[in-house]
Amino acid sequence: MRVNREEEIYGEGERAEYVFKVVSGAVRTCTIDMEGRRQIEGFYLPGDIFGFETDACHRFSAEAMSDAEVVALPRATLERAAADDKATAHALWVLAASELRHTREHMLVLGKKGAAERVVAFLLQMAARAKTDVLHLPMSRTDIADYLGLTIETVSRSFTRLERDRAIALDGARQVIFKDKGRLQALAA
Amino acid sequence: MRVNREEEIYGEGERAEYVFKVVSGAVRTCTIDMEGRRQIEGFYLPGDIFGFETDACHRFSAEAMSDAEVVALPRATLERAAADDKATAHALWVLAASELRHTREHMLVLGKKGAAERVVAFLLQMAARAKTDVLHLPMSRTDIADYLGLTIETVSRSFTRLERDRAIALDGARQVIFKDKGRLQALAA
DNA sequence: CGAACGGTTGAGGCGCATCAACGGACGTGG
DNA sequence: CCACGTCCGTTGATGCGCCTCAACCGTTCG
Repeated sequence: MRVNREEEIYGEGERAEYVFKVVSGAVRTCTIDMEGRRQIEGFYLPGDIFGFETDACHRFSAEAMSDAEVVALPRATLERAAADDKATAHALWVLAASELRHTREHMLVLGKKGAAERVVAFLLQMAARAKTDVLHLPMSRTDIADYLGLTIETVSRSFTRLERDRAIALDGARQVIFKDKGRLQALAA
Repeated sequence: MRVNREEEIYGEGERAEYVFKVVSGAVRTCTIDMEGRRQIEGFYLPGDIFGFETDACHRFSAEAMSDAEVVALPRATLERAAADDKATAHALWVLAASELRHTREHMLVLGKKGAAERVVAFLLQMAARAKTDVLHLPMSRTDIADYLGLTIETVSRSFTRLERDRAIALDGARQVIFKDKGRLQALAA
């Protein structure tokens, strides 16, 4: 299944009939509250699974941040397989566990008071996935801001300050080179 | 098992060998980050289950907010039961689902910008448990502040303002009477 | 009675949101 | 090819909201 940039994969409130896996590209899940503010729940890269819900309906919508390929697995099939096969059931369990872990970590990040702390936490989170010191960000500043509960201006200023302090280097807006992870860890607080 | 007020039930990082259920009293789970700031993950009232982890170790510590009785169930027993019995496995699944749901809602609350919005969200959360319009808060202002990522002063001021606006009434610091839930819903934004 | 604790209220400062302007990258059409 | 628009990101100026520090009050306990 192919989706274009900014295209919606599923909407908030729709019945959760499929679980998705990212093959290429990048996906975000988010929700809009009544004042129109957007909270991004997570970013999904190739290999990641999203749309996995414990309820009948999706609580977040999913959109492609770039042109992307995803595979859709019918939820009913999964549940049937889990009922028969212990290994599949265990895999589902592990998946739910990692969702919970991620959400809890995200909660802790949002509990942080300083903007710098949040941005650094985000960067370290992303760095943990890519093993290298050069990191390509598939998401816009707006996405990062809505993920961290900040504004694009504050995110941007945090990046420039980190660069000035020689903790990172920027090659364009979306290429981050880690220069001093130790300092970042310290700033994460 | 009986625990006294402010007594620790288990600590962050300890091996998660038991799952607990509140019989009487109230319990909080929380974590301390490196700057010494405390983030409360959740409040647990009679009937609630806590200490249920997907990992081997507890990621939060648990403390009694009042004198309390809890029952401890060995995790190994639960897992054995779940392997044999479909119904138990399903119950565990539902439990994990509700943890995830709660954490996600908490995340959304922490994503809110205004202090009033957060406090109202907290109050409505608590009100949803007690069916009545009179609510006894088992936790201190400090606990509420650390749950919402605010300071005790800001929480206190928010309460006072809500009372002045006739949305709630206060009978002492820990007794809240809901006067105008409609207005609260509106403020939740 | 004094000390300790929890909660409320007040005064002031800092940090982030807001509003605004600018610059570069990209695409389109003349 | 260049003029034009749009989008994204950065930077600057300003204001408001929450944190901080501080004083005060009521309750509980030694």
